[in-house]
Amino acid sequence: MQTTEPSHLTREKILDTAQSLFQSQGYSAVGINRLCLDAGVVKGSFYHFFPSKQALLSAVIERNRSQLMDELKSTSEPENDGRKRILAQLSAVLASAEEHKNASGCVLGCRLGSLASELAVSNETVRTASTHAFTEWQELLEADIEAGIGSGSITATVNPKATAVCLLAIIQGMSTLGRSFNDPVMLAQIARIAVKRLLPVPAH
Amino acid sequence: MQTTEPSHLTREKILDTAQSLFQSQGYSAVGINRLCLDAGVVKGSFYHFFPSKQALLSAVIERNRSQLMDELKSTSEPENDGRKRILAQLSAVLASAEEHKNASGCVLGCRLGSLASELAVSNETVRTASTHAFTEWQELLEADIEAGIGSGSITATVNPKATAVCLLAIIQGMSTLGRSFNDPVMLAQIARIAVKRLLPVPAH
DNA sequence: CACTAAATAGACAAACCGGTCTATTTGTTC
DNA sequence: GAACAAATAGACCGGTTTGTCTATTTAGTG
Repeated sequence: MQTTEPSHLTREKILDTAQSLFQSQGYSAVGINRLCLDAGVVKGSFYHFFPSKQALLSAVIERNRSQLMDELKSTSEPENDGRKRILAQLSAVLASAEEHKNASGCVLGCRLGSLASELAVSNETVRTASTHAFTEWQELLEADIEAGIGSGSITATVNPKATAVCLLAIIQGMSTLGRSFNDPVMLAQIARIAVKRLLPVPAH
Repeated sequence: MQTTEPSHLTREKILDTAQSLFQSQGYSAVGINRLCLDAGVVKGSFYHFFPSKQALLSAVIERNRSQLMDELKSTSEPENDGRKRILAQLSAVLASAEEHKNASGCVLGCRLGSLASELAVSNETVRTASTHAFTEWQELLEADIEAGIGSGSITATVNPKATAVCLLAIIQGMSTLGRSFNDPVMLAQIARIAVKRLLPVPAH
């Protein structure tokens, strides 16, 4: 009980590697052999921890979801206003894009969106998990919009739910365009317009 | 000269099938054998018309681009106002989502976006081609916004270029969320907010 | 130390991958 | 019909795919 089991370090390495490879190359393009090689793990170990590649995928998606929610909440938590919390979330998205660009030369886009776009149509399990994660995200945005309206930083004429969904769509669009154009500056431009138009400050 | 060469019908069948399979299952998940089987074509014929799977991919992307641009232009051409042209384009996007949902049970999303999201990071050829297509689309939107401003149907305070990119991001986000949520109604909601906020009518 | 379960190791298998190759059929032109 | 190119046909190839299997090592517990 006093230490984290060292055996599970292998499992974590597999998950880390899979998370990274799936996001940059996609699920179908990554083989188990390649994955094990990159993770420094042997095939016997992989199939000891995961019954199948599909099971690994589900674990990766759940990990993506929980990590992303933690990050979004932790970056927006310090802000006391709903509007500022959303700005902080968008800044985190942009910072992540720039970080990947600097580290690997490529904007990688959204962890959830990339896999969802590739697999949701042909894999109902992935589709359901992705939808669940997106819904959680949307509810976070919606709560922040409502709080922003309450505190007077967002015009009361905006519909919180519809606006949250629209914001989520913009973020996912930024992911797709980011992967293609590979240009963080373009993403910042999109985010700027989105905030300006979707979250107008009240006239006074 | 008097008839279209019947030989090229095979090539067209291959392209049609590939276009459909790539959009629903992704590029990596579709094998040549499966493709030939679905197209009713034998492997010798496939490699007679296409030197490789990658070459087929390039042809499919170019086809996606040109078909999409034709559709967007033809649906917006009858409208004489820039704002109405964009509304017509969004209606076409929504109609396409509903049509796929009714026909196959699945919202398939954007032809360009799905492949771009899957492959742009790991395939520079695809990335360049996708970027080219997206840029063309963005310029179309930008021209319509400028026309709308000129004719007074869109407030002059909007930045045509930035707004066009933002609109494109929303459409791509609709694609990703559409594939995941599989709900055309949600997409319509997003489009409604996007138009309302990004393309405001001038106060008078 | 003895016993047991977890983890590691990697050879192996059947199916499938993209792609090649040789034949044969089809269509066109003289 | 002869000659030639385009298209079709599918057997075949080496490599890779996901997943299995047995054996061995490691770690924990009495």
